[in-house]
Amino acid sequence: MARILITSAIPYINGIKHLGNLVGSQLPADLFARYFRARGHEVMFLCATDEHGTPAELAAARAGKPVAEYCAEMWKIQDELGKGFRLSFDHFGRSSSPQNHRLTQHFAGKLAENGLIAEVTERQVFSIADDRFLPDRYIEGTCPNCGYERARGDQCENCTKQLDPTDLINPRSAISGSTDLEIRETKHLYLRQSALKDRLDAWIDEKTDWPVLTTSIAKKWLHEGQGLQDRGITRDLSWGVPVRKGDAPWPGMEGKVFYVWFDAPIEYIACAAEWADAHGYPDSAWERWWREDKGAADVRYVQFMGKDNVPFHTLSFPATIMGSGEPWKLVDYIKSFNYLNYDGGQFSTSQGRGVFMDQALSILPSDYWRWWLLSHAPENSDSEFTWENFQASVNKDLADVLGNFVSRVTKFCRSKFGEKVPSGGQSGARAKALIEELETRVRAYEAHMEAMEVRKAAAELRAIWVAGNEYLQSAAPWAVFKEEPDRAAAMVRLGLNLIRLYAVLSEPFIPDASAAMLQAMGTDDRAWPGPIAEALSVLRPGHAFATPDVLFKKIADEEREDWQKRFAGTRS
RNA sequence: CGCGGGGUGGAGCAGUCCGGUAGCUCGUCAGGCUCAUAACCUGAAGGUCGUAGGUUCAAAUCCUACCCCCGCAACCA
Repeated sequence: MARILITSAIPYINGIKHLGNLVGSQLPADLFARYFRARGHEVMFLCATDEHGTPAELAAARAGKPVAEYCAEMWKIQDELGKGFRLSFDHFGRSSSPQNHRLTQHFAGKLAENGLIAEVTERQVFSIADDRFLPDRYIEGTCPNCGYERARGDQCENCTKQLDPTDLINPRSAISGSTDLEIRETKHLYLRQSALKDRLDAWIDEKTDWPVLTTSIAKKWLHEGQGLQDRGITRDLSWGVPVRKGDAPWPGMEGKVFYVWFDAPIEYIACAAEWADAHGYPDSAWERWWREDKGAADVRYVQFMGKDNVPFHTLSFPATIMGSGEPWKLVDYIKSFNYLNYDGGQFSTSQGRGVFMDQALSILPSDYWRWWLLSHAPENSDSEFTWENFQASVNKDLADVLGNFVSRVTKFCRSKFGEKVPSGGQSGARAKALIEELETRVRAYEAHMEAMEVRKAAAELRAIWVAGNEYLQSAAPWAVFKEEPDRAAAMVRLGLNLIRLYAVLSEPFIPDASAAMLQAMGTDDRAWPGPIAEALSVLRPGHAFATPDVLFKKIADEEREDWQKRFAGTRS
């Protein structure tokens, strides 16, 4: 039995996440958390909301609420949606937690002790009307290059030219529209990532088993231009972790907070502390997951994220940990994902384009989404959600192949033998062939899961379902029954046991359907299969079962067309 | 020459590292079965693997050049 620590990239607090966000981190992380638990490993699966930063402050202001209150409400919504999608976090934390405040300040203190923090005075744009410094992208003006009037301080969307805020003609605040801007001096802390470049480089070089997407992005940042740059880790904001040097104040940094990208990854650790506190466990309970000197040496740590998050997880966060000089657990494997597009364009939170988590659950149960998203996960390249594809895949895979299998077995048994596992007969050559096939396929499925190949695992699982239909078709118990009811009984007994086996194997992908199948079979035995022949004799003759309702209802054309229209525009 | 990913039958993908008769799912067509959610099973048609060169007995796979699509480009998270 191994110990596996799994973290999903933590979603930003602002608003409800769309399916693209879900498939890029939380959902695949959940798939493997469930799988490794089912295999008997000890799993710690953590996620949280990322709450600090300018967007949260602005959204709270728009909602007319104090930012802390706004975040607490949004956290509750995200927590419930996570439960709706059956995301099996051991703890869903908050980066604004006191635990994270303490740890973030602790890391900053250690980094300072080790000479890895630089204090830099810089000049930034301050908006007097908004009473805040403006990040580059919150400054708008006319592009000096193409004349586009809504160019942002970091880049012109129209001509893609990269800009400096001072390049803009008629600059104004994107928040209030005010042109009452001035340049002010402000002091900030920089993490001296450049000093850790060689260690990071050597560390990344060890990771030969990581996906190309992950290492190529990391290496690009390490080697491009002048190499890894130092990074500002503080901001002039009020909502965040106050800048302190461990327990001590940080002279000259009063009133400033740490930048979200410094404190957000530390929340992975703090989240474990929140988990321990919530359960009344001592610190040792979470430290054994995170401190190599306190029992975490044998932990395998896996992170899941979209490709946009890779630099922070391959470089910034490891730099924080290495730079602390303390034996915190470094990530062992990073699984990163490309983007899921929506009907010919990108999902967009800011434009409300696509299907959002709450909307998805309002029209279909979570298993439908889980299955489609995971079996189409954007592992090697960006992939695309279309309603036609979604309808076709879900109807075929879930309703026709799996759901109908459960239906035909249970209904046939009920009509010929009643609702208990029939006795008598012996399994024949076809059953033997099926068991051999499943032996191979189940081991292949396990191999894909161990390798974290999501789509290949899904394809193998589907093939396992199909094998059941093939068996029934060739064995044809409905024909055999007329002359040799005992032989038919053996076939049906195998079929019922297949349902239980499918429930166990499918649980990581479609937990609700899995539970429904087990309940229908009247069993709690969800032991992962060893030898297939044994796994297919768990339900003994005489064992009672229930014929379940339709496991997966099909999506009708009218429904699809209706949703297609409803989600064509932007979210109000 | 900014960096990275991708371009394989109508659609979505695997195969490319370690060259050797082009594979999977859906769709289409035909057949079978009738236990089942008009479901299931079998078979067939359909691709000169982005383009042009090169290496080789042999290239989707290696090399060179080019074209197209997507993402990223570090104080937005």
